This record gives sequence, structure tokens and C-alpha cells, in this order.
Amino acid sequence: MDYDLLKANFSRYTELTPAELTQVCTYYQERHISKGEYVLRKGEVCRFEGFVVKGCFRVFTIDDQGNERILYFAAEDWWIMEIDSFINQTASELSVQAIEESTILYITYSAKQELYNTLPKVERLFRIMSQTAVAAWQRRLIRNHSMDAEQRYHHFITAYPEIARRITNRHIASYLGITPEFVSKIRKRRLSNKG
Amino acid sequence: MDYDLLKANFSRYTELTPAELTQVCTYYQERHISKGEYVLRKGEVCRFEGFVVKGCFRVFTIDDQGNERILYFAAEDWWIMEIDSFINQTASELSVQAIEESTILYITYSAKQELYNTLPKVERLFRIMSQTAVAAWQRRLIRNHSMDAEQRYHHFITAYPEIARRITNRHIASYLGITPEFVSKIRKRRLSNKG
DNA sequence: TGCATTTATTGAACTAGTTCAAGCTTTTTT
DNA sequence: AAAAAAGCTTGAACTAGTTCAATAAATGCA
Repeated sequence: MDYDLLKANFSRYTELTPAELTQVCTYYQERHISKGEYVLRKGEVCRFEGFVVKGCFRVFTIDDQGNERILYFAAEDWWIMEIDSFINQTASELSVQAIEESTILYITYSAKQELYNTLPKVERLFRIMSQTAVAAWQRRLIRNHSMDAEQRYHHFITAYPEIARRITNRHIASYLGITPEFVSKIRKRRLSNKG
Repeated sequence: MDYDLLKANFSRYTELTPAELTQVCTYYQERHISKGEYVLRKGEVCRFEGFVVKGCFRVFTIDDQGNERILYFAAEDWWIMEIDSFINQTASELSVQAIEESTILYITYSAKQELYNTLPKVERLFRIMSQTAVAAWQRRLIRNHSMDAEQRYHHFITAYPEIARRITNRHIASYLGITPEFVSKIRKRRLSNKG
């Protein structure tokens, strides 16, 4: 099992010694998820925190009319969980589905609690990780208010070219909050402006 | 000085003994801010984390064309800071301005570091607070994608009736990501539907 | 108190994005 | 390899929300 990606992710937030990093990783287990499989469904309790080692997931909501809204994509080096459901062990508002053959490293709720108590430095690690995430979500909200659909599309494909290549137009549309038809029209416009 | 509101806020996230709560509060100082005054301007480094005891603030961005977008309002029991700027001590993307005569309790960057080191439980407190905030920002993003302007307006005034009464329509518009004119039209529509 | 400034309302013309429907392409399944 | 299913593209008609302009109302200031 290869924990290098996970270790690198952790090291971005707090300095841990190689021994500490290795110790933390022992709490994480590997799991393979096939394309289309759900790791979490709306209404279930999120019992794990997952780190994507290989593959890609979509994290999304389903509203009363059955419309799906993709909140984010999680490819290599991203986390998948329903944060509220995981920390309070309550019903999840989100679903998480693999859109490729994937491998994750996951930690259960009880193992996570044990990890926090065993190695208090991990508390700081996830504190900083979460604070960084808050800032990122705030920036995304501002982008959504200050950019139109075409600008948001352009921002997405330049900020995440890797992910953009791997997903369908419908998924991009759902992520951007617009219709798939309008994504087609934006693409057409962009092509004719460049040709 | 009255730390009750701050203590109650902390207690929502982690259990601390009365002694610990009191100890934590000694790191926070009171400051009065007059209406219209800025506590942070875009480009400055955010050197404090503030908790609103009395009054109301707007936290907002200014884009290249000079357009302001309100990210959130912070009245009593809310926090004001630029989280990214505070944790990394880098230039802030946001500005924070008092829209009423206000009182805050604030902690400086170095005092916060000292607090984390002196009382490690605080690390957990802010870890949970930040994780809760991530979930809240995710929910807000989903609302923005799945509701139209009228639904968003209605959600805001029913979720935060207190704040809605205290701010102008322009501010609500800026928060909702629509024009002030359209807020007027929504209000008119709502009135005639009820009369 | 009166003047100046900001804020709210309303309407008419406009635009970004949606909806629906049809035909085409690609992927998945058998 | 064929059939089925899902995804993409395009256009025409529509709608939610914007822009601009003018007027009225509220607020701040000397």
C-alpha cells in the first residue's frame, strides 16, 4: 500500500515527523470502488473520511424534484466525506459516487476519534485543513456571484484541466449550476471565437 | 467586560470547564468600532480574529471594476476575520466594515498561537468550529444553485429576520447576488400576492 | 431646520440563460 | 456486432433577472 500521496497531503498543513506521518497512516485502510458505485447516499450516516488515491468521485445533492447538483469533484489528492454527517454522526445531505474505477484510503469515525486522542498534533492538522477549506468555499461563492456562466466555465477548465477532461459536459453543467445545453452553447461560442 | 456570549459560542463546539473557558477569554480584548469604520481592508494582513458582541458588520470583496459583493453579515455571536489571511498572515481578499456602532472581542495572531500552545483543547474547539463552517458554506453554495432569486430572498429573511431588519435592501441584494432593483420587484410581488 | 446624499420604487427595453424538441454521436450492454 | 441507452448539439420560443432612467422617500449632516 502506498501512503505517499496521503503523507504529502498532510504535510501541506502541518509539520509532522516521518514517524508521526507513518503512525497516522496506520489508521487508514485501502478500499477499491468500482465505477458507478456509491460510497455514501443521502440520508445515511457518513461513517468514514476518505482520501482519493486513484480515480474520481462526484459529491452531490438531490433536491425534492429529484434534481442533482454537483457540489464538487474529488480526484486524486482530494477528500470525500459529508463533513457535517461525519462529525455529528447524523443523516447525510450529500451523496458520493465514483465516476471512475477508484481507490481510496479511509478512516472510520471511531478510528478518527482514537487518532485525535493518541496524537494531538492531528487536531491541529485538521484544524488548519478545515480553515483552508472554509477560505476555498468562500472564494468559490464569490466567484459564483461575480462571474457569468461563460467565465465560470472558463475558470473551471483552466483551474482543473485534468478533471475537466475526465468528466462529461452534463457533470460540468451541474457543477457550474447551468444546463448542459448552455454548456454546449458556451463551447461553440469559444470555438468560433478562436477559429 | 462580558464574556458570556463568547463562552456560550465556544461551548457549542467543545466541552470546556468553567475555568478553561475563563482562561481562554483572557486572551480576548474588547474594542469599540463606530458605524462605517473598517476593521480590515482588502490587501492588508488580517492580524486579529474578532467575535461580535454588539452591532453588525459586512464582510465583502471588491472586484476589478469596483463592484462590491457581500459574502456575509456578522451580527452578535458571529465571527469576523479573513480566515486565509489570518492563518497564513498574507494579504486579505476581503474587507470588513461596521454597519452599526459595534463592540467586538478580538485576539491577535500571536496571542492565538500562544493560546493553541497553552491549551491544546482549543485546537479541537477551532477544528470543530471550522468543520461546521465548511458544512455551512457548502449548504449555502447548494442553495445558490438550486433556488431562484425570490426563493433566496425568502430564505434569507426567514433564516435571519433579525439581520434583515437591520440592513438596507442594497446590502441584501449584494449578499444574494442580484440587483437592488430586482429586490424591489421581488418585495412588490410578495406584497401583492399576500394582499 | 433645511440641504445634500443616499436609498427605494417603478417601468421599458434588453440579455443571459432555460426549456423543449429533434437529430446525431458516443458509450454501454448483450 | 447490434441494440439500447446516454450524452452532445442546435434552434426557436420563452423567462428570470439586468440596465438605464426618472421620481419619490428616507437619512445624514451642518
